Amino acid sequence: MYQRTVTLEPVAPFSFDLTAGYHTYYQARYGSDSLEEGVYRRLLDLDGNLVLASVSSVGNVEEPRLEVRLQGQGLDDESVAKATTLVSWLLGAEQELRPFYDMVSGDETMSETTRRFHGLHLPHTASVFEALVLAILGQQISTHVARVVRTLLIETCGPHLDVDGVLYYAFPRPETLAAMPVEELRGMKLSWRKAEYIRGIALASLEELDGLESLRGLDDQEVVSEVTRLRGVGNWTAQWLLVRALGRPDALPLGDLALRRTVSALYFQGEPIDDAQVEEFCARWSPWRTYATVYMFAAMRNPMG
DNA sequence: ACCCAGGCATTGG
DNA sequence: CCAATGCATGGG
Repeated sequence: MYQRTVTLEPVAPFSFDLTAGYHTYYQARYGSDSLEEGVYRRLLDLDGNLVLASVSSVGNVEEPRLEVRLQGQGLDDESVAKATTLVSWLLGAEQELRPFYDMVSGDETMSETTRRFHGLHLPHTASVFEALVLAILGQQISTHVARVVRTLLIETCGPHLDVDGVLYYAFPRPETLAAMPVEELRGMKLSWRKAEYIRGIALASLEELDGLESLRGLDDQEVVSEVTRLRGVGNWTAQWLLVRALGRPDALPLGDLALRRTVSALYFQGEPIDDAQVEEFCARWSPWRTYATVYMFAAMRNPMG
């Protein structure tokens, strides 16, 4: 087992605790991600080479600096470079929050939220495949149930590495899920339909050389129309894919029950609203609707108390 | 025992 | 073309 340490300098403002915590839903551990005692850990799957990244903050929100410790078997310069790029992506380190903060400065409700969550960057998934599977898994079920299913999937099917006596898991590989009988996926508390959808996504991502990763070259509209051709992927899932896997700043997950309730609670005095009203209202935040959505969710998950 | 949860595809009018 | 329905399972 080799070890290397590199540093990252995210774009300020950057709150390490808020951003890393978003990955784990502010718990100690969630599937492949953990955040314990100020250290964010994630097992990276670099084309089959498993490397544990342990990230901690050695700066502050306005002068952010991250120390990244990498541990694994094959740590040559090339894999260190890949790992560094991936960790930066996972934490959304390159995002510029200022334009969004400036845009909402006249909106007292949103400004209060951007002050409370100052420096929250939007974390990303490691792959398109991961974002799609997680989104499908979470369709129409409570976040609590999704947590159970997600943990089961990752700890049953994900590649793992033992570091100092602790097992760390990476997200399952497409080939693993593609080769798995649907009954076995069913055993992980997925419905038959979701099990089939996930199998289909796994097969699709193995299809060509880059599979689903080639979506990165398309614009938002093209991504949505391409990806919704997959069974189990509607607009909601496609929009969250734009947010989570592709880092697009102007996605809006219409159809999201929590989004309707959140916009309603913050801007319509709790009066029930439909998707058309959400879309019309959220137009004010274009081209930063992704940020607006995530900050509103942050506010609702973590109400002032 | 109900009913709902950060959707989607299918079916029936 | 729109409305209704089933889906798995843990909480309230």
